[in-house]
Amino acid sequence: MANTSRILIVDDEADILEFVQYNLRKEGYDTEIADNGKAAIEKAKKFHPHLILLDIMMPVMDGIETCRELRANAQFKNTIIAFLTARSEDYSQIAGFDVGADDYITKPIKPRVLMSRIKALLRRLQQEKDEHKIVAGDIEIDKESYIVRRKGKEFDLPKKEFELLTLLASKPGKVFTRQEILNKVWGSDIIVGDRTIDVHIRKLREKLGEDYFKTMKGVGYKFDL
Amino acid sequence: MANTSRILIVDDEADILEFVQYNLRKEGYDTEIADNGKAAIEKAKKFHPHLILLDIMMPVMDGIETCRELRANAQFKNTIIAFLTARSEDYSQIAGFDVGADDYITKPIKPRVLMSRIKALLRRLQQEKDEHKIVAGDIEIDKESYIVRRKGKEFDLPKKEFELLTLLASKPGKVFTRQEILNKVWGSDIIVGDRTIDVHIRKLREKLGEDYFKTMKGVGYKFDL
DNA sequence: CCACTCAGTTAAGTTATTGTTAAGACTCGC
DNA sequence: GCGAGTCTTAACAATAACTTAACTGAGTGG
Repeated sequence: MANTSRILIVDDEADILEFVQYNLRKEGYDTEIADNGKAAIEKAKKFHPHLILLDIMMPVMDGIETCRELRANAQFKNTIIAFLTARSEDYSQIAGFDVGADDYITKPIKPRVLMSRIKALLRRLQQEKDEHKIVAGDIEIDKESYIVRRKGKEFDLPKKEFELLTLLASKPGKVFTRQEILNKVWGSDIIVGDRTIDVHIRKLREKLGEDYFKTMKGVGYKFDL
Repeated sequence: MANTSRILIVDDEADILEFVQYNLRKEGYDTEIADNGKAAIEKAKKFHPHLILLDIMMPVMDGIETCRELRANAQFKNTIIAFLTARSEDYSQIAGFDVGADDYITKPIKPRVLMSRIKALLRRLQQEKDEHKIVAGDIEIDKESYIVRRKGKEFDLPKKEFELLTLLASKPGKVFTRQEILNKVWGSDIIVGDRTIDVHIRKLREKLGEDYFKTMKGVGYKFDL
């Protein structure tokens, strides 16, 4: 079994790098390290990691900024980025998702938790790769044929609507901020007005039913079952 | 430590329901029961159990079918499902895993075995899922879905209330000064009147119960268990 | 026991955010 | 280049969330 997912660890504290690297290698992952944002981006270009663990608090170029740059590069479109954050700076998570992070792991890092989180993240990557079908409630999404079914009835949605639906339904219950939606559906470089998202949501609601798409005012939208 | 995992027990035999429920409650679990598959799914939708104990042999809708339906719904993607089976029905065990069950427990049920199996199952859930959640007393805050649960009942709070609650509950017992609250929830640059915080506290009290939010006169508020 | 401060309570006022609509721009296949 | 379908926008309406202000009451110290 090839368990050789590549993981890039980025932190400015040498002992954390060592600690995390030690634990990951023990589990058979292929790891590289970087101690600042600039170096991280360079390493990432050569190393093509599946997953990047990114400390938020770093001198020179912090994790948020680094993540933004990575996401601006199409090469890293499918790379998973997870932030490492101190528990107290809880609120950075919000900014984190807005710049395109997939998850965050809080310090102090416990090996067992680290491992199970990483496994879960990589597992999901795998699943999304080879599962072209999402089932959520009584909605069924087929990514290959761009067809959505609900109670036997078929809809074929235009691209944007389909992608928006797919994003929301990929994690039912999770609230996606507007920024996050823009990043993932439109791309972090495209700029569209605020009402654009609403209009697409409205169309989805029209076609699939009001109740699936819940507005979290001031936060974003979520797919609700 | 709050041990209030929610467990739904499904069996058509009243004496088994009673027996299992008695034992689980004794250990401090929050339990609900259902005596058939249909009812189980309905209960599960409201009760949001962490774990479902599902008898295989039931009239109307058997455990296998029930499990299949539950698994088809992404709402229960992370719910643990364990079958209850008579030792002899080997075949069902295999079929059981095919529909996405996590474990099976054979009858006759011995309390001690039941407990240790349940604990092991819940421990696994804990490790994977907990990062986005704050659990304080019987209140459970899910930062990913912006949902607050209390004894299985869901509340969805507006943004400010949610953030205020999240802040206070992140360190139960700690007193947060008004200034501190303003800084973290509103931002240090925003200026709002003094009564604003009280109003939000009041709403939280209204929704979640008076007792959780203790006023420290002249100092601030704290979240009390 | 009065004056004072601080918190609780309301309801009304204000602001911010989202919903809706229709029109125009744009794309793509024909 | 034409038409069907798609996407974005802008203006406006609707609504939910938030803040305020005025009043009340409880507690405290002089």
